[in-house]
Parts: sequence; C-alpha cells; structure tokens
Amino acid sequence: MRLVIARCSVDYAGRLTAHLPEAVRLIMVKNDGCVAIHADGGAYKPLNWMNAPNTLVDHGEHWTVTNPKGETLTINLHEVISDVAHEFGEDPGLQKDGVEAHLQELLAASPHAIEDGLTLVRREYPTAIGPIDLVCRDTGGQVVAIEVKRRGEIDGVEQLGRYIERLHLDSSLGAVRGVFVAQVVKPQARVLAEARGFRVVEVDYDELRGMRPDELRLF
Amino acid sequence: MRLVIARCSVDYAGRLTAHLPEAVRLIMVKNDGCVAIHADGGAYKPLNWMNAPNTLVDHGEHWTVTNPKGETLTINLHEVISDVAHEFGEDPGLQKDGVEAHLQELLAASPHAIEDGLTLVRREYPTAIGPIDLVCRDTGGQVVAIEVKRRGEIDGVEQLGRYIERLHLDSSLGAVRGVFVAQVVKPQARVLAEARGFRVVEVDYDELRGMRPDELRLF
DNA sequence: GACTCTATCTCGGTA
DNA sequence: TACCGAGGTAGAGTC
Repeated sequence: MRLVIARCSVDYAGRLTAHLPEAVRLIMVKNDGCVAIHADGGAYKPLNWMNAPNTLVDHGEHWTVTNPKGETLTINLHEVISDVAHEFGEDPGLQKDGVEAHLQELLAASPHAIEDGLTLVRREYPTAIGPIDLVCRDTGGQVVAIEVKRRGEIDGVEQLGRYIERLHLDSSLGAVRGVFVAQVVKPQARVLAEARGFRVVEVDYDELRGMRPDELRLF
Repeated sequence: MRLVIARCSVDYAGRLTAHLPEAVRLIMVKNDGCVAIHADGGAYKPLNWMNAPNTLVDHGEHWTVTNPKGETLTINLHEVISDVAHEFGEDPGLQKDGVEAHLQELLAASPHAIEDGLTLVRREYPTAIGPIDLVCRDTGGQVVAIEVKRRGEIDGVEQLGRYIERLHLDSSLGAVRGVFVAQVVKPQARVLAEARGFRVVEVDYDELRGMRPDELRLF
C-alpha cells in the first residue's frame, strides 16, 4: 500500500463528473491498484476513488487513473508532503455475524416466533421472480408467505406483494396470505403492508437467538 | 490525520458483530475522531470502521472506540510498524454534476424532450406518500405524472404506480397517466411499466443539456 | 457475464 | 431528531 499526503486537486469523469478543489489530502493506492482520496474528516468513505481493475499512469505532476469502463480520475499534485509504501501480506478477511441471513435461519428454526402454530414448508421457496424467504402453513392449513428484513421498508412490502401475486397463479396452493417480518418496521412500510392486507411482525434478534428451535419446544 | 500501520486484530460489536483475525493493516484516525481499518486491497471500503462522534481510548496494547449508540470497536495492536500524523486543514468539499437532481431540472425546463406538447404543472408535486418528480399536462389537457430516474429499474416503476394510485383519489385531476423516464431502462422495468400502462422514455443527458428550455424554442 | 438483493449501507434533505 | 430517497451505491451470491 502506498500512502501519499499531498496538496492536490482531483477530477473524476465517469458516471457523473466531480471536482475537488486544491487542498491537502491522503491518496491511498492499494496493491490491487484501487485508488482513494481521503479528506481528514467527514466519514470513512473517500471523497473520490477508482476501483480495480484500472490503470494508473504517474506523470509526476499529475496522475491519471482510467478503467475499462472509460471512467477517468485525474489527480493534480501541487505539493507532495509525504510518500511512503508498506507491504501488508494477505488478509484473512472479515467474519460477520448477525446479518439478515442469520435472522432468516433463526426464524426458519422457530416460525412460532412469528405466529403461534406456524410450521415451515420451505426456506427460499423458488418462484419465477426470485425466492420467497419463508413459506409456512398456519394452524388452519393456509399457506403463508413471509418476507424477512432486518429493517422493514417500503421496498420489502412491494417484494412480498409481488411474491403473493405470483403464488396466486399457482392454484394448487389455495389462498395465500402474507406476513412482513423485520427487526424494525418503518411507518410508511407498515401502512402499505396493512393496506395490502399483510400482517406486520417485529422480532427481537437476541430473543430469537436465545430461543430453542420448535422441535425442542415440544418436550 | 493519524496513520498507523500495525499487525492487529479487531472486534466490532454493534449493529452486528464482526471479527478480524491478526494481520497487517492500516488504521486511519481522522481528526473528527472517526476510525477506519483498511486492508491492502479488495476495495476502497474499510474492513471495519467507526464513524464520528465516538470516543477513542488508547490503552497502549489495545484501543477501544465507543459511540453514543453503544457500538464498540476494539483494536488489539500486536506490532506497530509505523505511526505518523499530519495536519490537513479544511477541505473545500466535492462538487458533483450529473446526478438525478440535474436530470430532473433539465427535464422540468424541457418537458417536450419527454413528449411533444407537454407543459409543466409542477416539479416535486406533493402527495401523502412523497413528492412526484414532475406533473405535466399533455396537448389534450390530460394530467401526466412523470417519474425520473438515472437508471430505470423495477422499484421506480412501483413508485410511479403508487403515485398514480394516489392521484386517482383526487377526482379534480381527472384521468392521470404515467410516464417513466430514465437514461437507461432495464428490460424488467420496461415490461412492468408497459404492463401497468405507463409510457417509457429514455433520454440522453448530454443532448438534454444542449437543449434550450421550452420557452426559448418558441422563437 | 448478467441479474438479484443486502448493507454496521452512507449521505443528504426535510419535516 | 427521525424519516425518506439517491448512490459513481459496493459487494456477495446466484443463475
């Protein structure tokens, strides 16, 4: 990784055009070739960047970075304050826990957390327009389509609507109802879901995690 | 800005939990207090981070960063390879050109680019479920609701659908039709829009930019 | 390779 | 402050 601290101005032309007036910034060049320009504050996100794969040409006073899509980043170096490079070696990568996939797993193992008496038919139930997170049956034997989100927003409700529309085409399933499940449901999403006739359920991740799977609960 | 290159391991606990095994990485501390851990490759995005406002406590062998939301980032320093700091001063910030807002402005100034004879009623026409990008009237006096996107995808079509549904509740407007405008429209979005009875229009940003506003075209 | 959807989304605007 | 929508979304997974 090469770290250059310099008074510089930067221009990007690609999906949009953007300009950075002259100021002191950090230019980070990683060993896969990606380039990022950081200011000293604001956020972790760089002001400007160019992802790999790209081509960096060092003209001394200015650098040009171009990628195969025809985007260009031009860095004008007015004064180089520091320029160092370090070898890092391989990175083992980040291990995550607690994302939507886990929430779906936990709910698949404990559908009663959504609604008493619910039994799982299938996770990732396939349809022509994508998989439905959970398909269950309720105590009355009715099919229930369930959309799981970490944060319940309007898009997720539309998604559930499309799936149910799709399931209605399959007459063998009978009437299908929808349930929208999330850790937090935004007001707009709740209104739309209820207008569409879907039940809305908020679940607690830590509580779910502490819960035994439904099989074990029978004893 | 402080730049530390160190062999380190990192744990984050907050919206999710995440762990980084020991490896050499860049730790970037900006002067607003935000912290980012970068590997030498992969992406411009850091592996782990903590945005301002937060509190960094340096215990020597390990740092703890906590924020008011109760999230914590723990950095264990196994070997410090480099540790430098620089003063940057104020950053004038990024100037952008060519985003959706500009496209909307240009179309508001030249609605005929969407359809001959179209006249603007209002930009950002307010409804209870959010503002409609453009509301116009056509040569026949019919109200036309227009959704503008840089890239036309299925979400945008659903959005237009909701707005039109909403406008139909307002009987004073009479029948309302929808037009979906974007620089590029994805096939799926086109199919859905046409199934919903919306016209689909692709516009060219550079062409629009070169176009005079409708008023000037009269002469 | 194209498409889909998640994200510690980030970031900006607004009520 | 919370909510809402755009993003050079990026990035991962799937087909």
